[in-house]
Amino acid sequence: MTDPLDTVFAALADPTRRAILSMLLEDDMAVTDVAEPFQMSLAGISKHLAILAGAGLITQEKRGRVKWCKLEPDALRAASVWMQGFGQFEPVNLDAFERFLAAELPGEDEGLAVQGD
Amino acid sequence: MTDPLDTVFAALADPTRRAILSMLLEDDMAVTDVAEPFQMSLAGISKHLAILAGAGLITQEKRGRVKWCKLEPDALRAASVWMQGFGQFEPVNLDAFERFLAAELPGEDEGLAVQGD
DNA sequence: GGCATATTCAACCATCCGGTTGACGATTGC
DNA sequence: GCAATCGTCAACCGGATGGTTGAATATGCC
Repeated sequence: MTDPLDTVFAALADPTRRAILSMLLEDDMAVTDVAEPFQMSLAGISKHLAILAGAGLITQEKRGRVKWCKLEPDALRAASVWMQGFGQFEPVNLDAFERFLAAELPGEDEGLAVQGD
Repeated sequence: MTDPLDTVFAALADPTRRAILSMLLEDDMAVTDVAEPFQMSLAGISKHLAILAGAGLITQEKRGRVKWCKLEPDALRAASVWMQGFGQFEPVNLDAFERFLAAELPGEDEGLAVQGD
């Protein structure tokens, strides 16, 4: 796994990690807060965050005993360019993206296990 | 692995599979021809193609004893929309894409093992 | 100092993944 | 009919992944 695209796409292939990225869209978060909505151990989330950081999709900065996670959307640029080359997609459709978020975001108001089923 | 994004991103995470997609950009190909530039067994390539087909990134149609593989760029649309939402990337830059292809495409003129290493 | 909080480390487990080889099922062509 | 070609299936292997638990390491607070 040398190519950056490998690690980026692999990181994006997991629904938990995509959900985390969606959460970080709204604001930077501490590890514990990231983990809160998931029914998964903190260590598990910590691993996911390490993978996201390894792919450059987030950065983590420790302030005091709290480690803050910050989205790094630039890391997606290369992957996005690669993908768009195949589809000649029309210009970004943010409405479609909103719909995606609605479908993908952990239902912050109920139990949640990343995906319904 | 239920979400289509899971399978699409997972399929894209492998350099062999991305190389195959790049090859199919140019034209539809038979399985044997897809396999030719790789130093990998036909069965191995066949598995990769099955994964790409499972993600909807290609379709396969059998004509006679030859199975033709066809790129299905539409399958990337959802993933592309998802990604672009994070970056608000500037409009598609096809030049950047060409550079990517140049870097990623199997060097059809030498041995090749997906990545030079 | 001593306890609580925040996060990771280490070991472990089950499962998936990428790859191989060898046998097999279709299809074509002589 | 028979042999060659195209492609997949099945079994197997080693290594990565996603998850767990329990101990360990920092840091903050009183």
